[in-house]
Amino acid sequence: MRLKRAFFEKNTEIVARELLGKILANGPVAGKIVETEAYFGEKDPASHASAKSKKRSRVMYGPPGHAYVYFTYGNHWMFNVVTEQKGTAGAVLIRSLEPLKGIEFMKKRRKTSNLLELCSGPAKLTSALAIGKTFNAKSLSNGPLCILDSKEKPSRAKEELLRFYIKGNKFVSKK
DNA sequence: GCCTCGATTGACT
DNA sequence: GTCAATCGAGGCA
Repeated sequence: MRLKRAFFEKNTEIVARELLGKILANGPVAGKIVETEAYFGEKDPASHASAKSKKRSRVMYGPPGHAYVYFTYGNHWMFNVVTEQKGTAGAVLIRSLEPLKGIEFMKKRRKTSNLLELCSGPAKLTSALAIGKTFNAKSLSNGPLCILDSKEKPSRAKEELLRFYIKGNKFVSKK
């Protein structure tokens, strides 16, 4: 079941925690979210929204439940989910996934057969799921890209600053 | 226009 | 452990 807008229209930190265990899917390719990181607006120096940027962080101020895809370091994409209500900046960075569906597709795109290397990093998972600039500012409520609910409860989530991950999951990115 | 740097990765020593 | 790859946004002129 696809997550509704109300799920994202909450405090960024809460959404980041609750996203753990959910399924990120792009068409036939999907993975379980095992690591997230919260980014706020003006208060967070690490967030793009704290800088006086317009174009780049525009999506973060928009309605929740939309994708915020950011390009950096010349060849890397980051996938975020916009949170908070419209007008308030907030986003959750998806840092790593556990491959579930379309694994062969991922291997082909990532050019590796190592399961642990497919989605264990923010830029790796976008490559594995074929997420690019075309998904920026796109809604997760319709279209191929979406986040699915799961029965799993994020009770084992561990918090480290604004980063959340499922304790003991091997697909969590290191560092 | 020109310059700098980034929510990273992977190849190499 | 170190470092290059590589491009668009943002700052400055």
